[in-house]
Amino acid sequence: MVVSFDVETTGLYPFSGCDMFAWSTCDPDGNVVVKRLDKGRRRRNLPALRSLLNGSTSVVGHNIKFDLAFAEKALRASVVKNLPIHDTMIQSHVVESDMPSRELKYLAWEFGGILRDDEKAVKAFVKQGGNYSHVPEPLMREYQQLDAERTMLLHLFFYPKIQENKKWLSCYNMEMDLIKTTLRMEQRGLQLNRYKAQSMRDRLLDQREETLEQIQNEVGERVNPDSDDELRWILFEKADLPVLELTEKAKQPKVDKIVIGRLAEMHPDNKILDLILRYRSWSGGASSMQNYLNLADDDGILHPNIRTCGARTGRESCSNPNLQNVQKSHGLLNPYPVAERSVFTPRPGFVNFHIDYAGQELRLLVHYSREQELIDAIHTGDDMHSMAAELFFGDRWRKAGPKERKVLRDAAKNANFAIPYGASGSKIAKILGLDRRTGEERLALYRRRWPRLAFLSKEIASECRRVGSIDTAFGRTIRVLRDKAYTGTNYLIQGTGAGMLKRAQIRIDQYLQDVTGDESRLLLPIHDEIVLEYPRKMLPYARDVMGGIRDVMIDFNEFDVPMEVEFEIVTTNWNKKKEWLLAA
DNA sequence: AAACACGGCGCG
DNA sequence: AAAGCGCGCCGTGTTT
Repeated sequence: MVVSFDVETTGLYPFSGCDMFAWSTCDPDGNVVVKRLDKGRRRRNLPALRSLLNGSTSVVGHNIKFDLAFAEKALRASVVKNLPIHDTMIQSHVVESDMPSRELKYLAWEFGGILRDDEKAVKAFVKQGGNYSHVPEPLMREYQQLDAERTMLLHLFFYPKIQENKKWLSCYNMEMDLIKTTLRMEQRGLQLNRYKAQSMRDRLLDQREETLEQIQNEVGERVNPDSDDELRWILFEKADLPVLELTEKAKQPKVDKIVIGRLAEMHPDNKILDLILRYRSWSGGASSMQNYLNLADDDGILHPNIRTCGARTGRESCSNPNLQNVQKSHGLLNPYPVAERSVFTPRPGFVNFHIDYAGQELRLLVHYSREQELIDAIHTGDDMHSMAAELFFGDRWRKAGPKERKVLRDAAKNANFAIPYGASGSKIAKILGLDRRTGEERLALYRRRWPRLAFLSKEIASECRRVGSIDTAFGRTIRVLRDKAYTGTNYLIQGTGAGMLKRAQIRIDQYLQDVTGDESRLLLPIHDEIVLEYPRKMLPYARDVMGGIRDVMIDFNEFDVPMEVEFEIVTTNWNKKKEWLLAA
């Protein structure tokens, strides 16, 4: 037994004041039921909602994490644990990774031929001020009925295709489990240190203002450094600096930090260049802090929206706020980094563990290359970047001291990532700091030593041209545009890495519920890393618990290379992560 | 006023 | 011939 389930709400954010006021269901025969919770109908209909979600019937939603978040809020209870769920939005991702939109109306039109114009009357009401709960009931009822029908229609269209395909089905089942785990993460949320965020914002605003004044002194008039047009005028007209690169679409002179850095090297006397970089850093940092403060709830908790199929590769994405791109304190190319991570802290009474897959991308590249020497190297723990550095630099590497070795190894590491993705000889030359001819020679050397890895991208690209798609190790099919077949390698690695972390999250969530009774919880996925909170009072048992987590994280039979994880612990803030050894 | 495109920049 | 890829958010500038 299965019904579609569509919740109507007063807004998009269940964790900041919005609530559901109605829902609709539709069974496979097209029977629709619409119920409301407003105007005195809550007492009567809440039990109906509870029994709908009691687990005896599968519910299918379009982005069902949204509906479940509101339903659990209305019921003040967790109901997902034993509820069989389906999600037509996820189904659409599994069946077709490349779609211009995932909107319910669009998909129902594209795959079911249902017209899209029914929302106009409703939107007109919302536009007059207010939200969907103010729309006249008969009109809303019609609208709800159509959305419930659309969802059921898509389910009846997509799900059989998924059931027919073993790979898709296992991928899809994992996604359904992940939705529940992800909902729990969003509900729990992450602690923001609001006091610190505020003072950081204020300091950055001051520094930004100060820098703006310095820029205006240099230029001699009022300018807006946020305007690239004005920047171009200052740099390329007024100061007559050379144009080094053009922008992608508009073919205007680029003014990004790379170009500005290069210009600054050429003209050490020019003060404006450096001031621009400073202005941008302070400005961006202040904006981030303001954004975090705006989004935190009454307790200073951030509840980001985690999209389990945010990227076409199957990676997750995060918004409101995006906690997957919080700036580190040590910028690699930015000379003025802002230590944004210092405003994130464990909840009182907790520490955070950050657990990441060690060298995930490279291990997957080696696995897919089937390059035996490198598979063996990973098994024995030999450092592949050092091996490559020796190959690239020869005697220079062997005679180098520890300091130069780090520089050479870093360069070799970059090349190790660039070559399997199809980088050219000149690109390799640039990465290694060699002239073009020598770069090409060393690339040839690399190709002779590890041909399967070096030609992996060619092999995968030709498959992509033939098939039009690539399948990850977890059964996700990713469409690859034929004229961009070279992207296939990256899609395969990124998509497979995403699958690894998805499986890990599901298993860790289950494990933590079992062994800590929900006292330790997952908080956030970051592509090859997960963040969790762990009660301080349970720290004496942390070795056991983390050992168990490691076990479930690295247990794969999909790969020829072993996987490993690394732990870091946070007791104060995310800027003070410390290595944490399992075997200590 | 709202929606969109673009460039710039942070992360993996 | 040459090319790593994937996201979200900010501010500007244009379009509707």
